[in-house]
Amino acid sequence: MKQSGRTTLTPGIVEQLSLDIAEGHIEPGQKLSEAMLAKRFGTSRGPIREGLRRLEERGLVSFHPNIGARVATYSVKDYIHLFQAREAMEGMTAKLAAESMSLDDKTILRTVFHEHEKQLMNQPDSPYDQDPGDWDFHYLIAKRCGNPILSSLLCDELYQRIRLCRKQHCNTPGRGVRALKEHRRILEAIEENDGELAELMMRRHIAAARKVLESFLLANPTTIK
Amino acid sequence: MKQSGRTTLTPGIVEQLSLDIAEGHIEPGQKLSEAMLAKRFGTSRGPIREGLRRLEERGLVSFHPNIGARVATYSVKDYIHLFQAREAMEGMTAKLAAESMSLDDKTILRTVFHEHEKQLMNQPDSPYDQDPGDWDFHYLIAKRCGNPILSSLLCDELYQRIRLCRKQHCNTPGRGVRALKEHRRILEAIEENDGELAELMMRRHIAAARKVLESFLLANPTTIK
DNA sequence: CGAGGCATAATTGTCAACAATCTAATCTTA
DNA sequence: TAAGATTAGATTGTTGACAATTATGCCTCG
Repeated sequence: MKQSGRTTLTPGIVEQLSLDIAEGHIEPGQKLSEAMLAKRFGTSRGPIREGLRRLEERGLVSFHPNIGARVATYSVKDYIHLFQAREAMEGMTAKLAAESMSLDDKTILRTVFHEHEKQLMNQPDSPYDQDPGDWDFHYLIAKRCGNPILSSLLCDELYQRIRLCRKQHCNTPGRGVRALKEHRRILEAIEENDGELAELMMRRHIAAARKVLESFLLANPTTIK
Repeated sequence: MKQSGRTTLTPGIVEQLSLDIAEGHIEPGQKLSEAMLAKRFGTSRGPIREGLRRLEERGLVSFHPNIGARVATYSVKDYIHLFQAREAMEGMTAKLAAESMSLDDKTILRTVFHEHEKQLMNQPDSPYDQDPGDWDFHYLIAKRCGNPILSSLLCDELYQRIRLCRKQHCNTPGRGVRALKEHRRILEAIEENDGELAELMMRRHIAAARKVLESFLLANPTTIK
């Protein structure tokens, strides 16, 4: 595939592969053969390698010299550590959102919340890794908090890694209705421009999820798919 | 340069370039010619490009199609945003450090603090970007907080970007003795295993630095070097 | 003298080939 | 038969070459 206009091949490869990995179309730990990927994307190995290097930096791929790239795998400890980082960063995004998010975005956030509510009414005990409503809520706050540095760190890096963990350590329990109630409090705090409360609620929300995770994962040491 | 043993070229290039950029041997915004870098490292352009892609993902380099790579530049707003992210993440590292850092590391932390103290006695008004004592304190806490995810995000990504900002928007004022006093409180909280207090103190410390930065940068709109 | 256009040079994006390393299948031998 | 060595195949790491694009210098023209 030759060069076309002002675009370049690598960004597209990164985006597509990142999606495939986060959505689970490629399993954690799976080998990523450069020749295979080159064939799939219709390019040579050069742009593929550049893309893999970027994904390596995002923590989605790991390189081993002379052996090649694999989809990253995370230990149970790493999973917990990701949640600790999330707690700190998302607490801040909730605070910023409350303090400076546009009214339009806050309206959208409420819509997302109601979608989550409806979805939960229909199937109240959906497992954690099939709960897009919960996910959309957090994603929107992170994306529109007004701090692009935090948005990028969370949306491009942390979230994808956590999705990887969920695929790997499957059957992680969701928190269903309790999570929704906590979302309501966060939403209200954001709507009332109460940054301090929004941060506190978000941190409690994520800390609670982390604790459920901890007890579950320690009870079931290796639920590796 | 051919392949030698189990190592590969890219990691060394990344490490060296990252250092050069963070330490200011290469100016923000400067062009990074692939041919020049290849000559300098004694390799072909392949490994250079792979390294640049990784640095791009770290926010130290920006690519422009058909034009090439430059050392990243950050706006004043980005500088503030980096401090907001830092506040959230370093607050958490201080908390974790207080709760689970080894005694040996806490001893080292006290030594680093005293070094900072001595350094400040000798030259009390060193500018912000020539204040390694302050820096070492934060770096050690981040590195040894026990959460490798946070350590890596802070040490490999955020800190380097902030150093870039300091080079670009120079003459940022330091906070001298006041910063040291706040460090003492953080240190004491960590030594007493008081995670909650350590986090609070660290957040105030960084928020205070951010506010000084805000008023200074808004007063001197473009102090671009 | 300055603005705009053209040709040339330099640089980037991509590719295909080569050398080094790893993988596996087969063969040998105890 | 099982363990180890050996060899052929496949994959990675690196390189140099070529096409596309951009930057530079020169020239023309107003």
